[in-house]
Amino acid sequence: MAGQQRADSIERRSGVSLWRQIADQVLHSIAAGDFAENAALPPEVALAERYGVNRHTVRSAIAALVQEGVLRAEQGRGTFVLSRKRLSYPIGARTRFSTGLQGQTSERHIVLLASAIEPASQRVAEGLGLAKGTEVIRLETRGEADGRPVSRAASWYEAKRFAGIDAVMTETGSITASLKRFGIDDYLRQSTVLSARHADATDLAALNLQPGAIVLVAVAVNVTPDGRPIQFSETRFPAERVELKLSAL
Amino acid sequence: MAGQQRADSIERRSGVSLWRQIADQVLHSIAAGDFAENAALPPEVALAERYGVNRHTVRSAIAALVQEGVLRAEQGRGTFVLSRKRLSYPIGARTRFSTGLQGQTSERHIVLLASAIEPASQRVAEGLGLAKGTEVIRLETRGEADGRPVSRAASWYEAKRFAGIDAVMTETGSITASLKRFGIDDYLRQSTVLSARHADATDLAALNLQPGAIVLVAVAVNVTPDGRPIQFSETRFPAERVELKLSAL
DNA sequence: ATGGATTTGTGCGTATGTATT
DNA sequence: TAATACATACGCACAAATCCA
Repeated sequence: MAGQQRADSIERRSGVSLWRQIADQVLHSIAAGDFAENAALPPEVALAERYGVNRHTVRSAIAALVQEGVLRAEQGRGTFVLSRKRLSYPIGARTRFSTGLQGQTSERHIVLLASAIEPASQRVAEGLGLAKGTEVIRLETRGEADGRPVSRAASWYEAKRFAGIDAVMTETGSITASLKRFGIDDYLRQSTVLSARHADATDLAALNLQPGAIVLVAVAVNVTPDGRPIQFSETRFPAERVELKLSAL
Repeated sequence: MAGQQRADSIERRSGVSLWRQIADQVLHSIAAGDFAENAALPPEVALAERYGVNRHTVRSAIAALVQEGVLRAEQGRGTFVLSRKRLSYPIGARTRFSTGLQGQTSERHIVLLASAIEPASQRVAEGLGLAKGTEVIRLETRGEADGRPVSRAASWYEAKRFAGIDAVMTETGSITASLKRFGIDDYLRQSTVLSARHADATDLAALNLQPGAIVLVAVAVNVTPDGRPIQFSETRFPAERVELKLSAL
């Protein structure tokens, strides 16, 4: 953004330590493109002065980011940015995990983390057009690209119609391929609601995130071309690694 | 979500004090609908046990949320939730601020916060199909619904073609109406990229948020029906107050 | 090769904030 | 409310690595 002056501000007694706030500011600056990749950060004394804190405090922030794999510090030379670009994840009527990321990553796949049969909750039942309490299968999956987790999804299917989809999913490693086994050759995104929130403890573990990380949440209903709901899903994307690109719905 | 066990976990030495973490967890629980509106929170001793901390620590968390206007504590009765539901903001080919929120709010309008003429930055120039450095007008606006800020947008227009749009905007209070004055009867969303991040200092001020709040960021290019770019925009939505509902693009 | 400037790394004493008992 | 332990933040000083004139 042109003509934007520095608006960093550090707040004391906020419940968040100064070093953590500074670390977050630095992450934000990197994301905003203030530092080119592999470029040097301003020296510790400069950062300390900019944020109005002691150099030790800045050092704590840098140490945390080094630990998180964002920065690399070299004695006598400086501190350097290691971070990578965000993946651009397409969201459209026919988005499929593997096809959408072509060209951005060399390797991508989905792992099945868990599955269970359970009675449909209110919102799952509504999404799938079933009565509340109808048995549904829940699949918990994680999408990875170049070895990094980029999505975590819970998806629900009517248990009667898709019995054994968990085993098929393990075998094929693809939702699209699994649905084909059940006679679903094509499906469309009927509705999608997006929100964002802090990652909860399960997100942190499944997506390998640091406390305080943000997840984008997409709740979607997928239907067959003739409009029958087949899947209700809630997908969480780590906001620091993924952006969502809307295409024709 | 059915059958979901409690997964809250508190981390020590993370740079975020325990009371702040617990406050965030409570916010999260409220957002997830664990407590009905105006319902009582579990008593302090129960919360202390759930999170594995001392009751003093829980009290600090509650005090902070009372301070932030999220909870109300009454001696001898309990602690109660004050927060409201999130607005569902439609994102589609023809989304307009005022029309999309009908039925959810009784009052809504846009305020022009600032405007400026400036040379187009790289990304603005790309979005509008102009040469970098071409003069553009930037409008900074805030959307409000029922007196609460629900969006903050920066939008750019070619200065030559839309000279004086800032004054028109002040007069009409509507982007759509302002563009009509310049002969634009219809426009479409050509591309949209969504991401999420922590609110920066300017977001906190403009949207009246607490430090650590999350904003959903939508970067969009709007075009005339024949495909000419007329507007490049970056809109920030406070994630705690707004969700985005995708409709046909 | 030398010296000075710059930058990160380390040590220590003190004060304050946080959390438990 | 008080005592205790630990984390956070500061100030000062100096060491070690790097860079450049």
